[in-house]
Amino acid sequence: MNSHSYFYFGVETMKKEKPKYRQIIDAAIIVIAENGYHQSQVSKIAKQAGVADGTIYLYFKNKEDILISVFDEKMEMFADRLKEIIEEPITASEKLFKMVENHFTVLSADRHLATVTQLELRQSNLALRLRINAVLKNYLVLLDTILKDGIANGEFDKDMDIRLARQMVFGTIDETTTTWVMNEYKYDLVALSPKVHQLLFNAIKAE
Amino acid sequence: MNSHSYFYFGVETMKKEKPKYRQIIDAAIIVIAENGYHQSQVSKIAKQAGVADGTIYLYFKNKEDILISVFDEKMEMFADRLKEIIEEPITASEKLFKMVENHFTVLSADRHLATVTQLELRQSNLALRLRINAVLKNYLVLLDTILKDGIANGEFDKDMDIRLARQMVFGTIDETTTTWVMNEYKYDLVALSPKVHQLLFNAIKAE
DNA sequence: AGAAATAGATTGAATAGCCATTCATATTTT
DNA sequence: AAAATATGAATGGCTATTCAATCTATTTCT
Repeated sequence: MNSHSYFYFGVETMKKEKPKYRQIIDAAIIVIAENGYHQSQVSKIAKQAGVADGTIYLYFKNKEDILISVFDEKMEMFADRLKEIIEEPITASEKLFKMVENHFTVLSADRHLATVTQLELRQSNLALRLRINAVLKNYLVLLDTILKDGIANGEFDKDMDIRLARQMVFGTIDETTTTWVMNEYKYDLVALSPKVHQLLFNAIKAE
Repeated sequence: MNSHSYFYFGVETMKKEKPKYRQIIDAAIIVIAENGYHQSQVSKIAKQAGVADGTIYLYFKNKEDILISVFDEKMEMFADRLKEIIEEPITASEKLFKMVENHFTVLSADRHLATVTQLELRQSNLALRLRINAVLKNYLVLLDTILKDGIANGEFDKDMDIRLARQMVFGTIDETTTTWVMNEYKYDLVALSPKVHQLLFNAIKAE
């Protein structure tokens, strides 16, 4: 924070709009995906981004702040798309399908990102993971909305426990994706969407 | 065990039976659960175990070796119990229920262990995670056995994808447990077993 | 316009803190 | 008294972060 900050609000936002902010985040994803979390020194990220080590600290408070920002920036994508899906005039079951498919599609399209979110970012410290959880929460709240809608219109079992159903849906999507990354993307993740949806829908559909 | 035997070769095993070996492992679980992975210096573990820093290195090759041993010692109990369950003359659905219940029961009974396995150990490096995966694999193979048995006797849907069903079951159990740990154990995890089983069984049961 | 001053951005070598591991020495057991 | 165990201060490697110096863009002055 510089000495002129008395006169500004939204300094963070300003920084986020400068090209170097994204440049560093994109570099971090590549470096972490290729070298692993523990071999991703700040100097390596700086080199990949084409800036000096010190420049990193003009845009991020510290190393952890880079990682939180990676998650913030990319998770927004999932939540935004999910919001659109929820608005569509389709059944709750179809919304659930589209949610699974979107999740798989986004990560299939960016394997670096998939590796970072499923494997590397998870070896960060607890504080960072709690922060990541806060970001995830937005996503999960939207999932709850789909589940509640489905109950309201009789598609889903009215007696199901929404919290557990949410954990099942998210746990299944997450485990499926992680397994795909660990198997080095050697099969088509998006193609699994119908079967995954079928399992999840069976679990919660009304009798 | 007797160090004078000319015929004994298992040096590792000998160390594992000395009291200090377990003492150090138990200390590691406590220290990691209470301080977090990154704040668990060897010196802290030594202090908790009541030994000198250097003593650690008489029983473990290095710090990572302590963590691998924690996992080896404590996680094999899941697979062992699951093997017993599979032998029992009960339905596949009941086996699935007992698997969920056993998982929740073991971790509920030792919150330090739950914290370490669900949160802290996941921030380890690649070598350790590969090792953890090898242990987990045994567990998942046994889960596959339950699923195959259930298909064979007509309880489970014969068209289900076993690999996906396995990922759903494990993903759900894991996510449920992690959420419970992150919520600081403030509800009864074991009590959720019937509902979790119901969701999973719905997903895979024969029509 | 061109020069000069000011503010803003970037650099990267130096620093400073951290901590796993070692090993000479001491203690305990056989 | 020899062997086996245990000790813990010292070492050495590592890297996130800092900051004085430099470069660039913008504004003010003549």
